[in-house]
Amino acid sequence: MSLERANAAEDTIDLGAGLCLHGTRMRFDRNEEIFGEDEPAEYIYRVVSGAVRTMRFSSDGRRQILTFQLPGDVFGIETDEVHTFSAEAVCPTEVVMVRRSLLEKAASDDARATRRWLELTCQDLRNAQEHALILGRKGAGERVAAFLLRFSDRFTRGQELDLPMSRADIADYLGLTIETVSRSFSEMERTAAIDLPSSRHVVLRNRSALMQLQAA
Amino acid sequence: MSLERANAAEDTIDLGAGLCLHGTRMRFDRNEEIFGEDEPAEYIYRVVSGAVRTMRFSSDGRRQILTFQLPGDVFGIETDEVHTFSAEAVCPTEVVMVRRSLLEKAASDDARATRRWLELTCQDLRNAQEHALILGRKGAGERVAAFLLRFSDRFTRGQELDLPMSRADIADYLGLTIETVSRSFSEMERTAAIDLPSSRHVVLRNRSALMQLQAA
DNA sequence: CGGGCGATTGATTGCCTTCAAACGTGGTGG
DNA sequence: CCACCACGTTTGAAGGCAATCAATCGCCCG
Repeated sequence: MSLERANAAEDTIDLGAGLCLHGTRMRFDRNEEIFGEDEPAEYIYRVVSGAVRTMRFSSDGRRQILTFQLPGDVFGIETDEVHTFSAEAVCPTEVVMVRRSLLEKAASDDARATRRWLELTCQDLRNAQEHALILGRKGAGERVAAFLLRFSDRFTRGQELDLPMSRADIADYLGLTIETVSRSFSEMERTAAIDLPSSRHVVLRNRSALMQLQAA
Repeated sequence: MSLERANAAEDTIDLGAGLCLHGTRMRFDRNEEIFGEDEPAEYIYRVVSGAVRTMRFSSDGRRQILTFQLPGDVFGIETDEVHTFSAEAVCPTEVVMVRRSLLEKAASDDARATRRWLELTCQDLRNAQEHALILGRKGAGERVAAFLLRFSDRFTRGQELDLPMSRADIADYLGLTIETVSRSFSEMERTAAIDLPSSRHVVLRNRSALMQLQAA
Protein backbone atom coordinates (compact mmCIF):
# COMPACT_ATOMS: atom_id res chain seq x y z
CA MET A 1 0.00 0.00 0.00
CA SER A 2 2.70 2.46 0.97
CA LEU A 3 4.64 1.13 -1.98
CA GLU A 4 1.74 1.91 -4.29
CA ARG A 5 1.58 5.40 -2.93
CA ALA A 6 5.30 5.85 -3.41
CA ASN A 7 5.01 4.82 -7.05
CA ALA A 8 2.05 7.05 -7.57
CA ALA A 9 3.97 9.93 -6.02
CA GLU A 10 6.69 9.47 -8.58
CA ASP A 11 4.34 10.00 -11.49
CA THR A 12 3.94 13.65 -10.66
CA ILE A 13 5.56 17.00 -11.26
CA ASP A 14 6.06 18.72 -7.95
CA LEU A 15 5.50 22.46 -7.83
CA GLY A 16 6.39 22.73 -4.17
CA ALA A 17 4.09 23.84 -1.36
CA GLY A 18 2.34 20.47 -1.59
CA LEU A 19 1.28 21.05 -5.18
CA CYS A 20 1.70 17.93 -7.25
CA LEU A 21 0.46 17.52 -10.80
CA HIS A 22 -0.32 13.97 -11.68
CA GLY A 23 0.73 12.58 -15.03
CA THR A 24 1.72 9.42 -16.82
CA ARG A 25 5.08 7.79 -17.17
CA MET A 26 6.52 7.28 -20.61
CA ARG A 27 9.61 5.68 -22.09
CA PHE A 28 11.57 6.93 -25.06
CA ASP A 29 14.27 5.17 -26.98
CA ARG A 30 17.62 6.70 -27.80
CA ASN A 31 17.16 9.54 -30.33
CA GLU A 32 13.38 9.27 -30.18
CA GLU A 33 11.52 12.55 -30.49
CA ILE A 34 9.55 13.66 -27.44
CA PHE A 35 8.04 16.69 -29.11
CA GLY A 36 8.81 18.79 -32.14
CA GLU A 37 9.15 22.49 -32.82
CA ASP A 38 5.85 24.13 -33.80
CA GLU A 39 3.82 21.27 -32.37
CA PRO A 40 1.04 22.24 -29.96
CA ALA A 41 2.37 22.22 -26.40
CA GLU A 42 -0.01 19.74 -24.79
CA TYR A 43 2.23 18.40 -22.06
CA ILE A 44 4.97 19.39 -19.69
CA TYR A 45 7.67 16.91 -18.74
CA ARG A 46 9.96 15.82 -15.96
CA VAL A 47 12.94 13.56 -16.53
CA VAL A 48 12.85 10.48 -14.32
CA SER A 49 15.88 8.68 -15.73
CA GLY A 50 18.11 9.09 -18.75
CA ALA A 51 18.68 12.45 -20.44
CA VAL A 52 16.91 14.76 -22.87
CA ARG A 53 18.21 17.35 -25.31
CA THR A 54 16.22 20.38 -26.41
CA MET A 55 17.20 21.99 -29.69
CA ARG A 56 16.46 24.32 -32.53
CA PHE A 57 17.39 24.05 -36.18
CA SER A 58 18.47 26.80 -38.53
CA SER A 59 16.75 26.93 -41.88
CA ASP A 60 19.51 24.98 -43.59
CA GLY A 61 19.41 22.22 -41.02
CA ARG A 62 22.25 23.08 -38.67
CA ARG A 63 21.38 21.99 -35.15
CA GLN A 64 21.85 23.96 -31.96
CA ILE A 65 21.28 22.11 -28.71
CA LEU A 66 19.84 24.52 -26.15
CA THR A 67 19.88 22.42 -22.99
CA PHE A 68 20.48 18.96 -21.64
CA GLN A 69 17.78 17.88 -19.18
CA LEU A 70 18.80 15.41 -16.53
CA PRO A 71 16.81 13.42 -13.96
CA GLY A 72 14.70 15.78 -11.89
CA ASP A 73 14.65 18.53 -14.53
CA VAL A 74 11.34 19.86 -15.79
CA PHE A 75 11.07 20.95 -19.40
CA GLY A 76 8.55 21.93 -22.04
CA ILE A 77 6.74 24.49 -19.90
CA GLU A 78 6.31 27.60 -21.96
CA THR A 79 3.43 30.03 -21.85
CA ASP A 80 3.14 29.62 -25.60
CA GLU A 81 0.55 27.29 -27.07
CA VAL A 82 3.19 25.89 -29.39
CA HIS A 83 6.64 24.51 -28.69
CA THR A 84 9.41 26.83 -29.81
CA PHE A 85 11.97 24.03 -29.77
CA SER A 86 12.06 20.28 -30.07
CA ALA A 87 13.10 17.63 -27.56
CA GLU A 88 14.61 14.16 -27.98
CA ALA A 89 15.83 11.40 -25.71
CA VAL A 90 19.64 11.31 -25.61
CA CYS A 91 19.54 7.71 -24.38
CA PRO A 92 16.76 5.37 -23.22
CA THR A 93 14.80 7.75 -21.04
CA GLU A 94 11.83 7.76 -18.71
CA VAL A 95 9.78 10.92 -18.32
CA VAL A 96 6.60 11.90 -16.54
CA MET A 97 4.28 13.88 -18.76
CA VAL A 98 1.56 16.07 -17.31
CA ARG A 99 -1.20 17.70 -19.30
CA ARG A 100 -0.53 21.39 -19.69
CA SER A 101 -4.14 22.13 -18.87
CA LEU A 102 -3.47 20.75 -15.39
CA LEU A 103 -0.65 23.23 -14.95
CA GLU A 104 -2.84 26.06 -16.20
CA LYS A 105 -5.58 24.98 -13.81
CA ALA A 106 -3.18 24.81 -10.88
CA ALA A 107 -1.76 28.21 -11.81
CA SER A 108 -5.17 29.85 -11.87
CA ASP A 109 -6.19 28.16 -8.58
CA ASP A 110 -3.04 28.74 -6.59
CA ALA A 111 -0.68 31.68 -6.91
CA ARG A 112 2.19 29.56 -5.64
CA ALA A 113 1.93 27.37 -8.72
CA THR A 114 2.38 30.34 -11.03
CA ARG A 115 5.21 31.53 -8.86
CA ARG A 116 6.96 28.20 -9.10
CA TRP A 117 6.43 28.15 -12.84
CA LEU A 118 8.00 31.60 -13.00
CA GLU A 119 10.99 30.49 -10.99
CA LEU A 120 11.58 27.51 -13.24
CA THR A 121 11.48 29.79 -16.27
CA CYS A 122 13.88 32.26 -14.66
CA GLN A 123 16.29 29.43 -14.01
CA ASP A 124 16.07 28.44 -17.68
CA LEU A 125 16.72 32.04 -18.65
CA ARG A 126 19.83 32.26 -16.50
CA ASN A 127 21.10 29.04 -18.03
CA ALA A 128 20.44 30.36 -21.53
CA GLN A 129 22.34 33.55 -20.76
CA GLU A 130 25.30 31.62 -19.39
CA HIS A 131 25.14 29.55 -22.57
CA ALA A 132 25.20 32.71 -24.71
CA LEU A 133 28.35 33.85 -22.90
CA ILE A 134 30.02 30.54 -23.69
CA LEU A 135 28.95 30.54 -27.34
CA GLY A 136 29.78 34.17 -27.98
CA ARG A 137 33.04 34.67 -26.21
CA LYS A 138 34.93 31.44 -25.61
CA GLY A 139 37.39 29.36 -27.59
CA ALA A 140 37.06 25.63 -28.15
CA GLY A 141 39.04 24.42 -25.15
CA GLU A 142 37.30 26.88 -22.88
CA ARG A 143 33.88 25.72 -24.05
CA VAL A 144 34.59 22.06 -23.43
CA ALA A 145 36.08 22.78 -20.00
CA ALA A 146 33.03 24.88 -19.13
CA PHE A 147 30.79 22.05 -20.31
CA LEU A 148 32.50 19.49 -18.10
CA LEU A 149 32.41 21.75 -15.06
CA ARG A 150 28.82 22.79 -15.63
CA PHE A 151 27.61 19.22 -15.71
CA SER A 152 30.08 17.73 -13.27
CA ASP A 153 27.64 18.36 -10.41
CA ARG A 154 24.82 16.64 -12.23
CA PHE A 155 25.88 13.29 -13.61
CA THR A 156 28.81 12.72 -11.35
CA ARG A 157 29.86 10.19 -8.79
CA GLY A 158 32.83 11.70 -7.02
CA GLN A 159 35.12 12.95 -9.77
CA GLU A 160 33.81 10.51 -12.36
CA LEU A 161 31.20 11.51 -14.86
CA ASP A 162 29.25 9.32 -17.21
CA LEU A 163 28.26 11.34 -20.21
CA PRO A 164 24.99 10.14 -21.68
CA MET A 165 25.49 12.13 -24.87
CA SER A 166 27.68 11.65 -27.93
CA ARG A 167 30.45 13.92 -29.16
CA ALA A 168 28.01 15.17 -31.79
CA ASP A 169 25.61 16.26 -29.07
CA ILE A 170 28.36 18.05 -27.17
CA ALA A 171 29.52 19.70 -30.38
CA ASP A 172 26.04 20.94 -31.23
CA TYR A 173 25.61 22.21 -27.69
CA LEU A 174 28.90 24.11 -27.75
CA GLY A 175 28.74 25.37 -31.32
CA LEU A 176 31.74 23.31 -32.42
CA THR A 177 32.43 20.27 -34.60
CA ILE A 178 32.78 16.69 -33.41
CA GLU A 179 36.46 16.73 -34.29
CA THR A 180 37.20 19.86 -32.32
CA VAL A 181 35.42 18.49 -29.25
CA SER A 182 37.37 15.26 -29.54
CA ARG A 183 40.66 17.13 -29.88
CA SER A 184 39.85 19.21 -26.82
CA PHE A 185 39.23 16.07 -24.79
CA SER A 186 42.49 14.55 -25.99
CA GLU A 187 44.37 17.74 -25.19
CA MET A 188 42.93 17.78 -21.66
CA GLU A 189 44.01 14.20 -21.22
CA ARG A 190 47.55 14.99 -22.38
CA THR A 191 47.75 17.89 -19.93
CA ALA A 192 46.47 15.59 -17.17
CA ALA A 193 43.37 17.66 -16.50
CA ILE A 194 41.17 14.62 -17.10
CA ASP A 195 41.31 10.90 -17.75
CA LEU A 196 39.32 9.21 -20.48
CA PRO A 197 39.02 5.50 -19.65
CA SER A 198 36.36 5.39 -22.34
CA SER A 199 34.89 8.05 -24.57
CA ARG A 200 31.78 8.54 -22.43
CA HIS A 201 33.51 8.19 -19.10
CA VAL A 202 35.48 11.18 -17.81
CA VAL A 203 37.52 11.43 -14.65
CA LEU A 204 38.25 14.94 -13.45
CA ARG A 205 41.88 14.68 -12.41
CA ASN A 206 42.64 18.34 -11.93
CA ARG A 207 39.60 20.44 -11.33
CA SER A 208 41.46 23.71 -10.85
CA ALA A 209 43.23 23.21 -14.18
CA LEU A 210 39.78 22.90 -15.76
CA MET A 211 38.62 26.03 -13.97
CA GLN A 212 41.60 27.87 -15.38
CA LEU A 213 40.98 26.46 -18.86
CA GLN A 214 37.36 27.51 -18.74
CA ALA A 215 38.20 31.05 -17.67
CA ALA A 216 37.50 32.73 -20.96
CA MET B 1 -5.11 68.52 -15.57
CA SER B 2 -5.49 65.84 -18.19
CA LEU B 3 -1.94 66.60 -19.20
CA GLU B 4 -0.76 65.96 -15.65
CA ARG B 5 -2.53 62.63 -15.61
CA ALA B 6 -1.00 61.65 -18.93
CA ASN B 7 2.46 62.36 -17.59
CA ALA B 8 1.77 60.46 -14.40
CA ALA B 9 0.49 57.51 -16.39
CA GLU B 10 3.79 57.34 -18.23
CA ASP B 11 5.77 56.84 -15.05
CA THR B 12 4.47 53.32 -14.62
CA ILE B 13 5.13 49.80 -15.71
CA ASP B 14 1.95 48.29 -17.09
CA LEU B 15 1.26 44.65 -16.28
CA GLY B 16 -1.98 44.59 -18.25
CA ALA B 17 -5.46 44.01 -16.86
CA GLY B 18 -5.38 47.52 -15.44
CA LEU B 19 -2.39 46.74 -13.24
CA CYS B 20 0.06 49.62 -13.24
CA LEU B 21 3.07 49.89 -10.99
CA HIS B 22 4.08 53.42 -10.25
CA GLY B 23 7.72 54.42 -10.32
CA THR B 24 10.07 57.27 -10.97
CA ARG B 25 11.60 58.49 -14.15
CA MET B 26 15.34 58.54 -14.49
CA ARG B 27 17.86 59.68 -17.09
CA PHE B 28 21.12 57.97 -17.91
CA ASP B 29 23.96 59.26 -20.03
CA ARG B 30 25.57 57.32 -22.81
CA ASN B 31 27.51 54.34 -21.34
CA GLU B 32 26.25 55.04 -17.85
CA GLU B 33 25.62 51.98 -15.71
CA ILE B 34 22.01 51.35 -14.71
CA PHE B 35 22.79 48.37 -12.51
CA GLY B 36 25.66 45.95 -12.14
CA GLU B 37 25.99 42.20 -11.95
CA ASP B 38 25.73 40.86 -8.39
CA GLU B 39 24.10 44.04 -7.14
CA PRO B 40 20.86 43.58 -5.19
CA ALA B 41 17.90 43.75 -7.56
CA GLU B 42 15.94 46.59 -6.01
CA TYR B 43 14.19 47.89 -9.08
CA ILE B 44 12.65 46.81 -12.34
CA TYR B 45 12.87 49.04 -15.39
CA ARG B 46 11.04 50.09 -18.51
CA VAL B 47 12.75 51.95 -21.34
CA VAL B 48 10.96 55.20 -22.21
CA SER B 49 13.41 56.52 -24.77
CA GLY B 50 16.89 55.64 -25.90
CA ALA B 51 18.29 52.11 -25.64
CA VAL B 52 19.80 49.82 -23.02
CA ARG B 53 22.20 46.91 -23.29
CA THR B 54 22.29 44.03 -20.82
CA MET B 55 25.50 42.08 -20.59
CA ARG B 56 27.73 39.62 -18.81
CA PHE B 57 31.49 39.47 -18.57
CA SER B 58 33.72 36.43 -18.63
CA SER B 59 36.35 36.21 -15.94
CA ASP B 60 39.04 37.70 -18.17
CA GLY B 61 36.88 40.66 -19.11
CA ARG B 62 35.41 39.69 -22.47
CA ARG B 63 31.94 41.16 -22.83
CA GLN B 64 28.85 39.41 -24.12
CA ILE B 65 25.81 41.57 -24.74
CA LEU B 66 22.69 39.55 -23.99
CA THR B 67 19.94 41.89 -25.19
CA PHE B 68 19.24 45.35 -26.45
CA GLN B 69 16.23 46.91 -24.76
CA LEU B 70 14.29 49.49 -26.74
CA PRO B 71 11.49 51.87 -25.81
CA GLY B 72 8.62 49.92 -24.29
CA ASP B 73 10.79 47.01 -23.19
CA VAL B 74 10.84 45.95 -19.55
CA PHE B 75 14.07 44.61 -18.08
CA GLY B 76 15.68 43.70 -14.79
CA ILE B 77 12.83 41.55 -13.52
CA GLU B 78 14.29 38.33 -12.23
CA THR B 79 13.05 36.25 -9.35
CA ASP B 80 16.54 36.38 -7.94
CA GLU B 81 17.42 38.87 -5.22
CA VAL B 82 20.57 39.77 -7.11
CA HIS B 83 21.09 40.81 -10.71
CA THR B 84 22.74 38.11 -12.80
CA PHE B 85 23.79 40.60 -15.46
CA SER B 86 24.52 44.30 -15.74
CA ALA B 87 22.76 47.02 -17.72
CA GLU B 88 23.99 50.25 -19.30
CA ALA B 89 22.53 53.02 -21.38
CA VAL B 90 23.59 52.70 -25.03
CA CYS B 91 22.81 56.38 -25.60
CA PRO B 92 21.13 59.09 -23.53
CA THR B 93 18.20 57.13 -22.16
CA GLU B 94 15.10 57.64 -20.09
CA VAL B 95 13.75 54.78 -18.01
CA VAL B 96 11.01 54.29 -15.47
CA MET B 97 12.19 52.41 -12.42
CA VAL B 98 9.75 50.67 -10.12
CA ARG B 99 10.62 49.21 -6.75
CA ARG B 100 10.78 45.44 -6.97
CA SER B 101 8.83 45.18 -3.73
CA LEU B 102 5.89 46.75 -5.58
CA LEU B 103 6.03 44.03 -8.19
CA GLU B 104 6.25 41.36 -5.50
CA LYS B 105 3.29 42.93 -3.74
CA ALA B 106 1.25 43.08 -6.94
CA ALA B 107 2.18 39.48 -7.70
CA SER B 108 1.00 38.23 -4.33
CA ASP B 109 -2.20 40.27 -4.53
CA ASP B 110 -3.20 39.51 -8.10
CA ALA B 111 -2.52 36.31 -9.97
CA ARG B 112 -2.62 38.19 -13.27
CA ALA B 113 0.47 40.14 -12.24
CA THR B 114 2.47 36.95 -11.71
CA ARG B 115 1.13 35.63 -14.97
CA ARG B 116 2.26 38.72 -16.83
CA TRP B 117 5.65 38.51 -15.16
CA LEU B 118 5.89 34.92 -16.30
CA GLU B 119 5.01 35.85 -19.85
CA LEU B 120 7.66 38.55 -19.97
CA THR B 121 10.24 36.06 -18.74
CA CYS B 122 9.16 33.48 -21.32
CA GLN B 123 9.59 36.08 -24.02
CA ASP B 124 13.10 36.77 -22.76
CA LEU B 125 13.82 33.06 -22.76
CA ARG B 126 12.70 32.67 -26.37
CA ASN B 127 14.90 35.60 -27.37
CA ALA B 128 17.85 34.08 -25.53
CA GLN B 129 17.33 30.76 -27.32
CA GLU B 130 17.17 32.46 -30.69
CA HIS B 131 20.35 34.26 -29.72
CA ALA B 132 22.04 30.96 -28.86
CA LEU B 133 21.16 29.63 -32.30
CA ILE B 134 22.79 32.66 -33.92
CA LEU B 135 25.90 32.47 -31.75
CA GLY B 136 26.35 28.74 -32.04
CA ARG B 137 25.63 28.03 -35.64
CA LYS B 138 25.97 31.07 -37.88
CA GLY B 139 28.83 32.70 -39.76
CA ALA B 140 29.68 36.38 -39.54
CA GLY B 141 27.59 37.60 -42.48
CA GLU B 142 24.63 35.53 -41.34
CA ARG B 143 24.83 36.98 -37.83
CA VAL B 144 24.87 40.57 -39.00
CA ALA B 145 22.00 39.97 -41.42
CA ALA B 146 20.01 38.31 -38.65
CA PHE B 147 20.76 41.25 -36.38
CA LEU B 148 19.47 43.78 -38.91
CA LEU B 149 16.31 41.80 -39.60
CA ARG B 150 15.63 41.10 -35.93
CA PHE B 151 15.75 44.77 -35.03
CA SER B 152 14.36 46.17 -38.25
CA ASP B 153 10.84 46.06 -36.80
CA ARG B 154 11.90 47.91 -33.69
CA PHE B 155 13.92 51.01 -34.54
CA THR B 156 12.72 51.42 -38.06
CA ARG B 157 10.89 54.04 -40.05
CA GLY B 158 9.96 52.37 -43.31
CA GLN B 159 13.12 50.65 -44.52
CA GLU B 160 15.44 52.99 -42.66
CA LEU B 161 16.90 52.09 -39.33
CA ASP B 162 18.79 54.27 -36.93
CA LEU B 163 21.11 52.15 -34.88
CA PRO B 164 21.63 53.59 -31.41
CA MET B 165 24.59 51.31 -30.73
CA SER B 166 28.20 51.29 -31.88
CA ARG B 167 29.96 48.64 -33.93
CA ALA B 168 31.57 47.47 -30.71
CA ASP B 169 28.13 46.85 -29.20
CA ILE B 170 26.96 44.94 -32.26
CA ALA B 171 30.18 42.92 -32.22
CA ASP B 172 29.76 42.01 -28.56
CA TYR B 173 26.16 41.08 -29.15
CA LEU B 174 26.99 38.83 -32.10
CA GLY B 175 30.19 37.30 -30.71
CA LEU B 176 32.37 38.93 -33.38
CA THR B 177 34.97 41.70 -33.57
CA ILE B 178 34.39 45.30 -34.59
CA GLU B 179 36.33 44.76 -37.80
CA THR B 180 34.33 41.73 -38.85
CA VAL B 181 31.05 43.54 -38.26
CA SER B 182 32.28 46.49 -40.26
CA ARG B 183 33.39 44.25 -43.12
CA SER B 184 30.01 42.52 -43.15
CA PHE B 185 28.24 45.87 -43.44
CA SER B 186 30.54 46.91 -46.28
CA GLU B 187 29.99 43.61 -48.05
CA MET B 188 26.22 44.02 -47.79
CA GLU B 189 26.54 47.47 -49.24
CA ARG B 190 28.61 46.16 -52.15
CA THR B 191 26.00 43.49 -52.89
CA ALA B 192 23.28 46.17 -52.73
CA ALA B 193 21.46 44.51 -49.83
CA ILE B 194 21.71 47.72 -47.80
CA ASP B 195 22.78 51.34 -48.05
CA LEU B 196 24.96 53.00 -45.44
CA PRO B 197 24.52 56.77 -45.73
CA SER B 198 26.24 56.98 -42.35
CA SER B 199 27.61 54.33 -40.05
CA ARG B 200 24.59 54.37 -37.74
CA HIS B 201 22.00 54.77 -40.45
CA VAL B 202 21.05 51.69 -42.47
CA VAL B 203 18.64 51.47 -45.39
CA LEU B 204 17.33 48.02 -46.15
CA ARG B 205 17.48 47.96 -49.96
CA ASN B 206 16.85 44.29 -50.55
CA ARG B 207 15.12 42.60 -47.68
CA SER B 208 14.88 39.19 -49.33
CA ALA B 209 18.62 39.23 -49.98
CA LEU B 210 19.10 39.78 -46.26
CA MET B 211 16.70 36.96 -45.47
CA GLN B 212 18.75 34.69 -47.69
CA LEU B 213 22.00 35.88 -46.13
CA GLN B 214 20.67 35.25 -42.65
CA ALA B 215 19.53 31.75 -43.51
CA ALA B 216 22.21 29.88 -41.64
C1' DC C 1 42.42 74.09 -37.63
C1' DG C 2 43.70 70.35 -34.67
C1' DG C 3 42.58 66.45 -31.69
C1' DG C 4 40.18 62.31 -30.56
C1' DC C 5 37.16 58.64 -31.23
C1' DG C 6 34.68 55.46 -33.98
C1' DA C 7 34.68 53.17 -38.33
C1' DT C 8 36.79 51.30 -42.34
C1' DT C 9 40.22 48.91 -44.93
C1' DG C 10 44.35 46.09 -45.58
C1' DA C 11 47.81 42.35 -44.42
C1' DT C 12 48.84 38.54 -41.76
C1' DT C 13 48.11 35.10 -38.32
C1' DG C 14 45.91 31.48 -36.09
C1' DC C 15 42.18 28.64 -34.76
C1' DC C 16 38.64 25.88 -36.05
C1' DT C 17 36.50 23.48 -39.86
C1' DT C 18 36.69 20.42 -43.50
C1' DC C 19 38.16 16.43 -45.72
C1' DA C 20 40.12 11.99 -45.12
C1' DA C 21 41.60 7.84 -42.99
C1' DA C 22 42.24 4.69 -39.20
C1' DC C 23 40.84 2.99 -34.80
C1' DG C 24 37.96 0.63 -31.35
C1' DT C 25 33.94 -1.25 -29.61
C1' DG C 26 29.52 -3.23 -29.37
C1' DG C 27 26.23 -6.00 -31.76
C1' DT C 28 24.86 -9.53 -35.08
C1' DG C 29 25.00 -13.49 -37.70
C1' DG C 30 27.47 -17.31 -39.29
C1' DC D 1 32.84 -18.49 -30.23
C1' DC D 2 34.60 -15.84 -33.59
C1' DA D 3 34.30 -12.93 -37.71
C1' DC D 4 32.51 -9.11 -39.49
C1' DC D 5 30.13 -4.91 -39.83
C1' DA D 6 28.42 -0.40 -38.36
C1' DC D 7 28.93 3.48 -35.90
C1' DG D 8 31.09 6.62 -32.92
C1' DT D 9 35.50 8.38 -31.99
C1' DT D 10 40.15 9.67 -32.72
C1' DT D 11 43.86 11.47 -35.38
C1' DG D 12 46.08 13.70 -39.34
C1' DA D 13 46.58 17.15 -43.17
C1' DA D 14 44.93 21.05 -45.57
C1' DG D 15 42.10 24.97 -46.20
C1' DG D 16 39.08 28.87 -44.88
C1' DC D 17 37.17 32.28 -42.12
C1' DA D 18 37.41 35.37 -38.57
C1' DA D 19 40.79 37.49 -35.23
C1' DT D 20 44.62 40.23 -34.76
C1' DC D 21 47.75 43.79 -35.90
C1' DA D 22 48.21 48.07 -38.18
C1' DA D 23 47.19 52.14 -40.81
C1' DT D 24 43.97 55.44 -42.70
C1' DC D 25 39.71 57.71 -42.95
C1' DG D 26 35.86 60.63 -41.53
C1' DC D 27 33.41 63.11 -38.39
C1' DC D 28 32.20 65.59 -34.30
C1' DC D 29 33.73 68.93 -31.05
C1' DG D 30 36.67 71.82 -28.99
